[in-house]
Amino acid sequence: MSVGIRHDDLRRRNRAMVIAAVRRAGQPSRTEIAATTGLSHSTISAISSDLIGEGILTESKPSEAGSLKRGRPQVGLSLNPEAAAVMTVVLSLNFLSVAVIDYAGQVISEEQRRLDTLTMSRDALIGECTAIVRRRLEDPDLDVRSIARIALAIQGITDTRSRAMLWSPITPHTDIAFADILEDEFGIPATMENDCNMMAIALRWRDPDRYRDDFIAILLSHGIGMGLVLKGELFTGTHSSGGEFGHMIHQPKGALCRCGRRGCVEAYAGNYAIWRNARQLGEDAEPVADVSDADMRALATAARERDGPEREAYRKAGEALGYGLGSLFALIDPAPVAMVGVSAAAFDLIEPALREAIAQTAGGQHSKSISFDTEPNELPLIREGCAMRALTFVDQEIFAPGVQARAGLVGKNVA
Amino acid sequence: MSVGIRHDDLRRRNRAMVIAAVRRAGQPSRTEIAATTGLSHSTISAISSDLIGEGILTESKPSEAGSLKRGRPQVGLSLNPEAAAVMTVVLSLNFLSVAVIDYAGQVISEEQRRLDTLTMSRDALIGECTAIVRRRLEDPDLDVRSIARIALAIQGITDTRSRAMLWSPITPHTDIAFADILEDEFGIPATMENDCNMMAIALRWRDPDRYRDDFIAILLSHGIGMGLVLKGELFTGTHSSGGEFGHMIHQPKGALCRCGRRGCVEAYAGNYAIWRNARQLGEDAEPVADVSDADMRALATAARERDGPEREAYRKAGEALGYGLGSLFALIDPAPVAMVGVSAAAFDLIEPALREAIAQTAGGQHSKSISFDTEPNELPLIREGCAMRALTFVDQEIFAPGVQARAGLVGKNVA
DNA sequence: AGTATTTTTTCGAGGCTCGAAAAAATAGGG
DNA sequence: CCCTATTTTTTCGAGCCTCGAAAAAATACT
Repeated sequence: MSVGIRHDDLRRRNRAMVIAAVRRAGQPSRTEIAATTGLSHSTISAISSDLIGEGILTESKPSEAGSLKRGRPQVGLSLNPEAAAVMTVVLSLNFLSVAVIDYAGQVISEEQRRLDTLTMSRDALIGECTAIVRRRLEDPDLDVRSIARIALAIQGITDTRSRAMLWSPITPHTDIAFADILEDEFGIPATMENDCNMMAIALRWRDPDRYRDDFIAILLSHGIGMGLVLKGELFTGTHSSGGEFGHMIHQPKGALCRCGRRGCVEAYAGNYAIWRNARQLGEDAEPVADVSDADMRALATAARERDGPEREAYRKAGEALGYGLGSLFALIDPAPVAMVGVSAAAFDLIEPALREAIAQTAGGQHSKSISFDTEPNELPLIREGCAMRALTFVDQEIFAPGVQARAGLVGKNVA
Repeated sequence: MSVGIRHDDLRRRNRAMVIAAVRRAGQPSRTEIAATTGLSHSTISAISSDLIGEGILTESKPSEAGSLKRGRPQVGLSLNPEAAAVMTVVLSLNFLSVAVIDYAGQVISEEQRRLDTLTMSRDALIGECTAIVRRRLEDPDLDVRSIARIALAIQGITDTRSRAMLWSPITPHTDIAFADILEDEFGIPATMENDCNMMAIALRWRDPDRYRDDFIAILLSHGIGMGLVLKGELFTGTHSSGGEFGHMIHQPKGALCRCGRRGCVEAYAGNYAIWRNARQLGEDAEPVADVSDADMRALATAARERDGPEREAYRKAGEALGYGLGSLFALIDPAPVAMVGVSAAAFDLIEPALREAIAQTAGGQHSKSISFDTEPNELPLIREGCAMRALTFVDQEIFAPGVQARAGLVGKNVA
């Protein structure tokens, strides 16, 4: 249950804190770090001296701009790009992409590949993933030994321990323990992450002012996904990656959802649902497997041009999202929302109905003040999030290694 | 943002840990504490010696039962009842109750009082609360100086910082900063808690095996409330006490809710909703102010006797609760549920429809394994929860006082 | 009464952070 | 060009804290 703090944990945690401060701030001086962490100058000096000695941090030239001050100039500390490297693997519908990223966060090498994820066999899918990773590892420019961690993201449900994909819309196969597979194959620690959670992490790094302690990232794509950060931590379910916003019930016994159930938010707001409604196929029509981005854009254009079934389809999507958000907000209170994915580009068509619906709910009490941001392209976000996820793992578990993980401290997500 | 750990925090945290271990275990020996906290025997010995010296813990006679072991017998440590005392104030519909509790958790003194909360003026309501507290404080048997904290619970929405009631069904008045009012009046630190959160805390103390890290307490009363513990911590909204399960939307544009909106879960499952449906008044009928427990029991009896509108009313309640839980479970994964309140006594009437509905949802994937427990009487639970809340505050903030609360450490709820 | 066993305390060692003072590095002024 | 004021960084001793090992305490068994 609860566990005491041992003396040796102290240094470990404070080391992690210093590394985190440098990762966040970019090039902070020792003095700045002392200020943000609340530790004394002596401590910061000692820790950063260690970290520099170990090749984790480097001293960079004093920041040029502010050299009009008197006194000894500050020396910036920055992450040593060569301290380590991580790999990200993003598996989405018909698309596989991998990148190698240095310790400072720069992409060193990448590869992308189309494949037919829906029809591939289980082994073929796993094979493609290991093969693409192997090709990157065998890249002659790359020092393989420096790859400290692999983070793999997939659309769908993963388990809380970040080991396996439990279910995904991009493949009929279930329960693939990707993290274990990659670990066994390459001997590199790996984790399996949910795509929307990675989006949330990326948003936080991109715009920490807007996306700080509490916010929501919603993926408006073929399906509807969500990444949720609450009180500064990534929120996951207790068993699975959780946050299945798309499968909250909007309308009991309502429209047929891709998941086989009825009335889910997704069954009104997913691309296939918008498509189905725009084509007036009826709510019982079997969801189509995929709608191309081009088709969705055409739908949006049509909806903007005339008041017809297309516009009504987006209105319904907005209504479902609005009631869903309203129920969510009843539980967690309103927070900034980022709408990500193709249909985020059509948010102008969705927003009016969404706001009207949310105003009908308990969570929408201050519906005017709830702010939405849109980002049509989810892939770069997912990749960035994966990279930061893997890098912070290295920060914490390799460069600030502690006593062997002890009960009560394990499984805390840091967004 | 993130903050370093200072050397002096160490002792403070480990002290708190030892106190917590004693409060949980009852009469643990030093050896047991060392085992559960992971700290060394020397450390536990030193800390407990301090705590005994300060009068916080006492040594109790070795536990009798297990005296068949060889070796030096264990000396049990227990909380010194006289170390401090706390007061709980529970304000519910037409009822005010207060109790004084010693440091070991025993009730020393209590008082209860009926009043007409719905019609009272704001000042009268506040006045009743301060008066009843004052009467307890002036109790000649009581050493006033030892009251270290007051925890006040109310049905309704409170703010995250536990200072004020924002809205409550028991009174038309809003935004009453009860915690500040009591603090100013008596100079004793006070907090304002949500009733369902206190229920959750109490359940955890009562049955830590069933209610450990993740569980849900649902109040089935005139309104529907929820207390939620996730990953071992009380879950609250980001601004308010949150967890307004009763106001998740079950049916867009559906039945009229007491909150003025439409289609909330409560508008189908609250006592007034069951009453309204049983009387076949229609979904637009204005919610009645109160239904007596006796009337609700009569309703349940009628529903058990014949298949009529009463039974249908309970079925509708079950359906709304089921879909609501399904949506909730989509977000957080299934967890054990405790149904508390008058209508929990009619859970046999509610359960079939509830299970059927939940099986239609994403969160109900393993609906058979979701287990429900019932507890018809909410008041004792709320009182117990309040007491434990106040006592753990004393444990942590008075008997293990730290550096002045620093950013990042504040606002963590410990259930 | 003596031995084995278990719990608790004692004691010295090693680490960590802190505050104060010293050292280092620069800008400004005469 | 040198000296002083200023700011950052390092150094050093002090004070705590936890730990492991050994000692002390308290009981059951033989």
